Amino acid sequence: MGQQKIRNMEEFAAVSGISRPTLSKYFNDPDSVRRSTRERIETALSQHDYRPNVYAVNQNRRKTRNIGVVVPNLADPFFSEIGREVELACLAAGYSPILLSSHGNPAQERANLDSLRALKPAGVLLAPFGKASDRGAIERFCRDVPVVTFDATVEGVCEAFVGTDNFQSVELIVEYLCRSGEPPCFFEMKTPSNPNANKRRQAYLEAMERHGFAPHIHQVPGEGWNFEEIGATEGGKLISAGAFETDTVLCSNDRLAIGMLSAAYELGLRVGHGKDCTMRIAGQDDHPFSRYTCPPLTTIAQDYGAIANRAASTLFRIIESETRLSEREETLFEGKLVMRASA
Amino acid sequence: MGQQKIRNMEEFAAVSGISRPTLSKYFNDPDSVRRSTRERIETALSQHDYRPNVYAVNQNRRKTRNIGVVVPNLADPFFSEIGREVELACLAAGYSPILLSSHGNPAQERANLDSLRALKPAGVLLAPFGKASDRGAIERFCRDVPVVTFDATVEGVCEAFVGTDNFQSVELIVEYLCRSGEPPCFFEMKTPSNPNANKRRQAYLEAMERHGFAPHIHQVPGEGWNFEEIGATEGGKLISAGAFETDTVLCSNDRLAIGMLSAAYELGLRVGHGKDCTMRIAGQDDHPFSRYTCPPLTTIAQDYGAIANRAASTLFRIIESETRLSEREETLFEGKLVMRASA
DNA sequence: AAAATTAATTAACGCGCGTAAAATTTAAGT
DNA sequence: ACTTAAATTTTACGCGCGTTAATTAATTTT
Repeated sequence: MGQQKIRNMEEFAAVSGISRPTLSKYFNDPDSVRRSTRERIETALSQHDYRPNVYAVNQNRRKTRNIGVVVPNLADPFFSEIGREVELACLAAGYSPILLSSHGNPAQERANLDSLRALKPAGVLLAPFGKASDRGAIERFCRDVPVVTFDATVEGVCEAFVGTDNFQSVELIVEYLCRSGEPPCFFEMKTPSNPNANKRRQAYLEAMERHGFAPHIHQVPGEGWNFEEIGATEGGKLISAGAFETDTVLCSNDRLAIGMLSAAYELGLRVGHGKDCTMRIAGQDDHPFSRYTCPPLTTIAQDYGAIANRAASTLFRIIESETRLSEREETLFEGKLVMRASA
Repeated sequence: MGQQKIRNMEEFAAVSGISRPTLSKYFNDPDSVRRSTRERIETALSQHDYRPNVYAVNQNRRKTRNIGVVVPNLADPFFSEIGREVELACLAAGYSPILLSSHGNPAQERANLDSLRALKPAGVLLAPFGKASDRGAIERFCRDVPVVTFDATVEGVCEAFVGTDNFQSVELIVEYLCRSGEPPCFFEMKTPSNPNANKRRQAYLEAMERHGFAPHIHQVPGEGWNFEEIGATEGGKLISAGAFETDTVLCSNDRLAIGMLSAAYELGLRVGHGKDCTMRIAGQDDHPFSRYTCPPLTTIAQDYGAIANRAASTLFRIIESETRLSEREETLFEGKLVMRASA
C-alpha cells in the first residue's frame, strides 16, 4: 500500500477513480455519498492513507469542526478532570477539542479567547474565572462564537450555563453537619480565585439562617491558586488561635480543606466525626484526592461527568441547529453528599 | 477605530497604504521590514485590528509555528504541572503550543501523533508512555517532525531526551533512608503505567547492593492510572499482612505513596521519622500535593521547571537551525531530596 | 549630488480545497 | 422498458495568503 505519496485530493481522485467534488462531500460527511461510492473511497483510503489538508479545509469551510475548551487552571485537578471529560465528549461527537488553560491568570483567559477567535471554532466550552473574568471581552466573543459556560457563570452572558447548584449542595452539607454535630463555621479566602466562592458563602449564610444557627465566616488573606498552602497556613493560624466558634469547619473548597487538614495534623489534632476527635473539617467539590486525605474528606461531590457531557451536548445542539438559543439555558446539577471520616 | 471590518490582507493593504507582500513579510517577521514601515503597519494595526487568517497562512508556509505538546495523562498533577511549564515556554518563544493528553491510553498517544501530523507542527514535545508506547509509530513520526521527549524516553528514538536521572535520585533517597533508619523496601505496581518505574526499580536494586543491604521489592496488581487507589488498597494489604521486611517503604512514585499513607492512617499506624512511629513511607516526584499529606511526604523532587525549559529550548534550537541533531542528546537533571515528616 | 545599496511595489502564480452549475450517469419506481 | 429522482462527474471559480521576479522608490555611501 501507498506506492507513491498522495499530495492532494486531486491525486487521490485519480488513484481512487472518484471525482474530487464527491471526495470533498465524503470527507465532509461520509453519509452524504452513496453506499457503493463510500466503500470504493474507503478501500482506496486504506491503500493510500491520504488525509485532506486541515488548513486548506478550514480556510474554505464557513465553520470548522474545532471546539475550544478553556479552563481557568489545568494545574487544579478539578479542572483537569472536568477538562478531560469535556475533551472526550468532543472527540466522541466528531469534533476536535482545543484545550486551553488560563494558568490561573484572567488576562490569559482573554488571550485564549483571542487565539481561539483566530481558529474560527464551531463553538467554545468555557469555564470562566467568573467575576475576575473580563466580562466585556467574553461578551464580545460570545457575539461571534457560540459559547457554553460551565462550572462558573458570567451573569447573563453566553448561550447556556451548566454547573452545580451551590445553594442545594451547600444546604445539603450544612444540614448534614448540623445534624451530625455542631453547626459549621465557614472558611474561605478573602479574595477568592475560585469562581463559585461567592455563591457558596451566600448559600452558607442562607442555610445557617434556615436552620436557626448563627453563621460564622472566616476569611483569610492570600492570593492565587495555591489553595492548599493558604488552607494550611491561614487555617492553621485560626485553629491555633481557637478562632472557630464551633468544632466544625466547612471549607469553601476541597483544596482549602486539604490544606487545613494538614495544618490540623501538624498541630496534633485529631480530625473527624468520632468522639475522640477535636474538630471536623468538610470541603466541597470531591476533589480527586479527597478520598485519600487523612482522614478522608467529607465533602460535596460535583457530578463531573454530567456537567461535562451536558455542557458539550448543549453546545453541539446549538452548533448543529445553526441558530442561537432563543433564551439562555441554565442547568444546575445537584451536588451529592460524600460522607467520609473527616466530618 | 475599526470602521469597517477588514476581511483580508488585501483590504488591510488598502487601508494601511502598505503593499500586501510587505505586509506578508511583516507578519512572518516584524523585524524584516524597515523600522518606519513597521511603525506605519503597527499604527494601522491598532486602528483596524486585522489578523492574518491562520489557515491560509499555514496552508502555504512550509512549517507552522505550532508546537505539539503530548503528555500521557493530564489528570496526573505531575503532567499537568510540567505541561503548564512547557506551554509557557512555547508561548514565551513565540510558538503556539497545542496541548494533547493521551488520557492514560497508549492508543490515544498514537491518535494524538496522528492528529498532530495533520497540523504540520514545527516540532513536538512528547512525554511518552515509554514501554507502553507504540515504538514504531513514534519512530515514524520522528522522521517527519522534530521531536524532543521529556520525562520518559523511548530508547534511541527522537532528537533528544530531557528527564530526571533516576539512578542518581533513587540512590540519593535510598542512601538517606538507610542512614536515617532501616533500609527501604520498594513498592510498585506489577505492570506499572508510570514510564520511569522500571528504571527506578533497577536503580533501587543497584543502590541497595551498593549499600550492602538486601533489596525487597513488592509488586502489586492493578491497572491504569488510579495510583492512589492501588497504593491504598494493595499497600494496605501488605501493611496489614506485615509483608514488608523493614519498617521503611520507598514507593515508586508519590501517588502510590499518598495512597499508602491513607491506608496506614486507616490502620491507625503512625507514619514518620520519629521514635513513636511504626513505619516510614517515602515517594518519588514531589507531587504538588505531597507537601500536604499527613504526615507530609518525604520524596525526591524532580526539577519540573528545568526539565520543561530545557526540553523546549532544545526543540527551539533544532527548529531554528533547520537541521536535525547530529547525534541524540540526553540531558538528565538531578533529583533533590525533600525531607519531610513521613520518612 | 551621483552612485550604490536596500527596501517596497506591482503583477502574477500556486497552494489544496469548498462549492456551484450544468451535464451525465446511475438507481429506483411503475 | 420508460419515467423520475438521485447521485456523480465536469468544469470552473474563489478563498487568503506565500512567494517570486521585475520594477520603482527610498536610503545610505562616497
